[in-house]
Amino acid sequence: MEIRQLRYFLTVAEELHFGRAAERLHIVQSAVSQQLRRLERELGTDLFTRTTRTVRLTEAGDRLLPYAREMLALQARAREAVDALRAEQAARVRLGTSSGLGERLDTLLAALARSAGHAPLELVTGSTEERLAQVRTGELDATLLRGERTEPGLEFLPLWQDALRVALPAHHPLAAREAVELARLAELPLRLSPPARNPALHDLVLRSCREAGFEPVPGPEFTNAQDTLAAIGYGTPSWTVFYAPHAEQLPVPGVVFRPLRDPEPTLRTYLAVRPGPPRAALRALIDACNAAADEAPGTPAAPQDARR
Amino acid sequence: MEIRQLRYFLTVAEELHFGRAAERLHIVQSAVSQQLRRLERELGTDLFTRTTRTVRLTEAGDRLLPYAREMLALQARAREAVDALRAEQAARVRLGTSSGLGERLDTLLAALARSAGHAPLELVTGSTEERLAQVRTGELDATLLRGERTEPGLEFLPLWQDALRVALPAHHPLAAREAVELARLAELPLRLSPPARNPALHDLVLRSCREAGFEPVPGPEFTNAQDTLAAIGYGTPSWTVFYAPHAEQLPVPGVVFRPLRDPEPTLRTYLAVRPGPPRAALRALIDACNAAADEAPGTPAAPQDARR
DNA sequence: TTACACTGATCGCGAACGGTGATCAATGCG
DNA sequence: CGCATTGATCACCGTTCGCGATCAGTGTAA
Repeated sequence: MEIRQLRYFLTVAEELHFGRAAERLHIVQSAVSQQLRRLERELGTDLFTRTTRTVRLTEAGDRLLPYAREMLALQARAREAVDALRAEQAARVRLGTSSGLGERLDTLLAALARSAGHAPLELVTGSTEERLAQVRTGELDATLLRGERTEPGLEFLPLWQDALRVALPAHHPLAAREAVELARLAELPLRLSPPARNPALHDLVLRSCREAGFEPVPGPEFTNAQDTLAAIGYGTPSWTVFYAPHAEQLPVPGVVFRPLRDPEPTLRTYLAVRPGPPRAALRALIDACNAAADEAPGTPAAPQDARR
Repeated sequence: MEIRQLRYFLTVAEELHFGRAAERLHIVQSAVSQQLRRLERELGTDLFTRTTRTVRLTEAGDRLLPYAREMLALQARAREAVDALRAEQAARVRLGTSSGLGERLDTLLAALARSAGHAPLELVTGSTEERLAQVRTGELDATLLRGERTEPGLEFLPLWQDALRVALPAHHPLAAREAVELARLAELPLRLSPPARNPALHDLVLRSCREAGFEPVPGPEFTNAQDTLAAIGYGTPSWTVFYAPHAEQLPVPGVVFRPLRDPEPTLRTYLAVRPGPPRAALRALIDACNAAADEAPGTPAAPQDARR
């Protein structure tokens, strides 16, 4: 018993005429005959009594009729449900976010809210790898991403770049300075997250230190912002770095954030998307990203890929 | 979207494992993959996110799931409904009846009620032709039938034979007699139904009259028992015939029924069935017919076909 | 009663589909 | 870094599906 057969059955039951039913179904009459014969054989009962002049439902056909109707209605509703979901999803943007975006994210959301196609936005967190994989599979429309990256099959739109801030104990002598020259941190242990977690940041910090003429003293691992800040504020003196916009928003119990100098490490933020023309909702998101990059304080990024 | 695909979908959704689902469905894994791919292509959405290690429902799959469940449940119920009907029909006997059976029918019903497999009996009326056609198509299990008949593809079991009674106006001189010699009716108009309605009866009456040495005077057509009896009782004197058991049960306002003599016309009653071994319910009916033929008053018919 | 139009069943054919078994590719575990 | 597991893919074969042509039964009209 397949849905096709039930549809044919229902049509014949309504028309009581094989030829007209076939016409309504856009197939030839013999196909209707065959499918119904097959269905009847499977059920072990005739569904119609047919002469060449009259077609009539049998008792069995009469019993089957309401079920056939309901199944076809159900099938239609199932289709509608799936289609409705697709429509919802088409009008929705799913954006992967990296942590520590600070005010950047607010600016971006505000820009998107202002834009014409202000489709509902869904923010999704996850590791960089997960987010990129989800962009690739289409589960995400795009993801924000810190640092350069070469990923075949994905496109990276540069948005803005953020400086890093050093986080120091408030009571440390260097905390008194407006900005901190990197070389002055040579003796202080550095708390960094493992390279795998954020290679771009890891590389940037090490490179900058070397440029400033020293190899940093590895301190305890950077686990998460709250614990690490607490450890810096009240434990053994040490330092770490935060993205400037993130630092602006962090509570500062015993910790101060200072700009870095000589060199001033900065990391670019990208929007990773699938190649090809973006759909309307994503188009609006990209525009909002560019608008946020333009209007936000701090260093703007390289010329934008307009993707028009 | 076919039911097969929904069944596969449901199984995979339950197992979250293509291999196990295939096993449960008694097909190979690749077939499951293919059908689901086809379904997903038709719906325009993935239903599962699969890696080689994990299978997970997508949002679309989640939406489809309850519909798939319901459709399969509905399909099962449809099957049950049809099967239940077949079971009902298997335990039911549909018997075509000819009119005017009188007490014969009561005897038959009583015999059937006494029999072991007292399946519900359904009596169906209709013209002789209709009833025979229905026996042929299986719509009827059997039909009672008056008079000889040659119908290829049907079997006729002789049951009993009934004499005819002449119906006369109560005030007619012949009504005074115990029995009426046919020849005495030569001058009286005869009301008969048209030959097509009941050829056997028509032939029998004409043949008997000729045997008695006269050609009957055709009167108005026999339409139905009530009207014809009224016409005989209160209109122009005329006569007609009834089957003896029928006559026994008819009200007699102004009409009397008398046996006929020289000759005494009798008509045999048959049970028409499809050839081949009868199913249990029909078997019981045939037995009851034979029992009724044996015990009933009047002339029994020829030796029975036991059909065992 | 005969001729005819209508209608469902049947048949042969080509294309599509469904299931199988073999193989490939990726993924997570040890 | 192997290795077992697992879903996807492919070639193949039997079945199903739809088509067009034709047949056969039926009711109507001449």
